[in-house]
Amino acid sequence: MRQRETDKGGQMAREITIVDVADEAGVSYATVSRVINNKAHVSPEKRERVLRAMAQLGYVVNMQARSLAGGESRVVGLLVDYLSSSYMDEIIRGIDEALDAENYDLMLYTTHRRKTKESAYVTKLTRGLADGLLLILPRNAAAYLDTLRQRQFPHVIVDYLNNKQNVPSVSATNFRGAYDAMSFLLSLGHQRIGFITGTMELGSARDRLDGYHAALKDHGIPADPHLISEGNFMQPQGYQCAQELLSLSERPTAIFASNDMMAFGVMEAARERGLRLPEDLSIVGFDDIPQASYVHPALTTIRQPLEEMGRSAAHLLLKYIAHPNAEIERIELPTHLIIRESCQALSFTS
Amino acid sequence: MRQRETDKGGQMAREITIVDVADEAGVSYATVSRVINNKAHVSPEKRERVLRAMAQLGYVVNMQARSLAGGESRVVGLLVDYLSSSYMDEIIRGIDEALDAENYDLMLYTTHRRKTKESAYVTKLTRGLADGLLLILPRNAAAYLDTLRQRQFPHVIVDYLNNKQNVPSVSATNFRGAYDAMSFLLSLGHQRIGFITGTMELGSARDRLDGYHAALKDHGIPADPHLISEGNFMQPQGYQCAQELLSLSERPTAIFASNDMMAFGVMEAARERGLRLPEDLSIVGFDDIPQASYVHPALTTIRQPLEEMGRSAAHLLLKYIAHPNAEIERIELPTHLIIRESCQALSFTS
DNA sequence: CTGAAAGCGCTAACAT
DNA sequence: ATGTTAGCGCTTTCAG
Repeated sequence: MRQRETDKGGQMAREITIVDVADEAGVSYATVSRVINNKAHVSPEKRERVLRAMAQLGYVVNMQARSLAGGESRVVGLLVDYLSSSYMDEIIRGIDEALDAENYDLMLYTTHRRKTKESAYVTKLTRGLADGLLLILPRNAAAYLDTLRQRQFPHVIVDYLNNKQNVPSVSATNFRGAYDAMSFLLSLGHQRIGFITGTMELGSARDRLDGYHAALKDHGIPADPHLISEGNFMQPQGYQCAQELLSLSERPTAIFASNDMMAFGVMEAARERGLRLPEDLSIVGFDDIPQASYVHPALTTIRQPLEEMGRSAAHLLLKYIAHPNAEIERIELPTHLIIRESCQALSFTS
Repeated sequence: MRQRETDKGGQMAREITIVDVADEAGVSYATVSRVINNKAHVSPEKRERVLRAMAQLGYVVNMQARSLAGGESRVVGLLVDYLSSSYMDEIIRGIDEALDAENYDLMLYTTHRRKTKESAYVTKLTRGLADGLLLILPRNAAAYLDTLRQRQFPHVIVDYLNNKQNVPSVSATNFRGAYDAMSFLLSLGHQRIGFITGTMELGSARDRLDGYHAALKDHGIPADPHLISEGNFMQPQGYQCAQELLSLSERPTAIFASNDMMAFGVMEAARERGLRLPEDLSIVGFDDIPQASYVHPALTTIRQPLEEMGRSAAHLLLKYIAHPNAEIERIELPTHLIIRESCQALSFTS
């Protein structure tokens, strides 16, 4: 089927190859390849002719062929569980930006449906046209991390710091962020502070919980297990957990949710109970997604430098692509407390 | 560089190819190819042997090679401007599901940064390993639609119905949905109904505006240009437009936002002005993203069958991949009015 | 039913 | 500096 006919006999337009460009420019096609890849050893004059021919013919490289032939593809894969809200958006924006600057393309793969074959999926991916792989918040990464390492395939994980594994990663200072949030609440006089965790299989969720505990301990406040409710980073769950927390006989005066989405759920629950915000309940989130400043009252939260994390991960990956044996780095970017309107000092009367 | 050495001399594990499988199974590699592609003319016994060898060696096809050699890649590309909120999520979920069922892989490309080179980008894509392309809400698609058509490359647009172009697409009944929303508001006694448009370059945004006008006209209510504010489908803009609308000397008693995110912005603006919802202002959105039911008051909105749209688009695309010359279809899926708590009949006193 | 062999478009030695 | 050539892994004729 040399001619690539479609099933009904329609003809696919023949692809313009470097051979065509070479003919047009009157040079060998190796020279065209050199020009395309910006290699040295091409006379300015011929380079010019090739460039012109390329433009004229509308030549576009065939990445499959390039990749097959052993060249770099200048694309990196991005593996995510599923696309969720602004959180991913911002990280991806950062990645995108950094990659674009270095002339790399991004391919995004969603895996959420293939829990079982993730490993095979990654294998397939790494044999594919990507030069490297970025993983955001992988759930059961353990399975394919081995594959990646074995194949010496450049990869960086974003927002996942499993302390047991030595994997290149970029994340935020989750422990510190949570600690800061708690310190703030504590400084406001709150003592009974409810905490809604994230998905506990994630390192970031665990670190935040640890930060919560540490702050409490440092302030000499005994931890009350009833004050901790297990969430999953999603708004409905935040709502549920808040209901639970707010039903406690000794109601918390503040709730610290492990991310903004759940904090929004807390707001709903509080409002539904007729609680005034922030008078009757102080709320702190985590992430600082754009919406945090839109809601009412504007959410006090711990900002994660999401975009920066993405950018940073991309740079790190590019480094590994260039130097596969570079030392494994685990970058932690600083979080910041963003004070808005959802918290208030504990008044004596309440 | 036959051996594919890394820059520091580390060796990349050699890929397992069909030749390895052939050796292991003791057959020619053409036979392995036949087995992989489920072609006829292979004895059950050899097929069995090949399958076993594949499993044993952990063979995974190299898509680049396959694609280069002219076979199908069983992957479809998905082109989006940027990843925004739950809206994309849901559509993608539907696409994902349909594709998975047919054993296709999805590759997602974000283009938002390359406004200018989109056309070249698409060309590149279509020369790549995708068998077909799905486009969600493309902004300036006109540029590459031609390329797609010229190359006879299977493609389907989701949520974009530019009436001037004959392009395969799937969308919702935007006009009808807007008309229904307005009818509902009108039936509640509202007369002065503010409207916040979407990004006007999109067909769906225009259709919703048309629906707004048509409903007004059918009810004999003269259109007031002051009541229409141009938004962009984003929450902050919804907030802005609402401020504008609510500052009108003759304030609207209801606002219909072209999507849910903007409706949330309206809620903020209203709350900030001390307006009670829905007593002082009725609000209707469009889309019915998950959050619509979380907010307070729960948002009355027009549901778009997002997931279904994605699924439908995927099926249509698969059809074009199988039959490139199949007739161009433009599917419109029905919208539905979802009544929640953000609207109230206009009382005589207000 | 099966194997041999010719490319797909490109990169990277290897010559010149 | 430039051309020649050998594959990359796979699909698909084309012969048996």
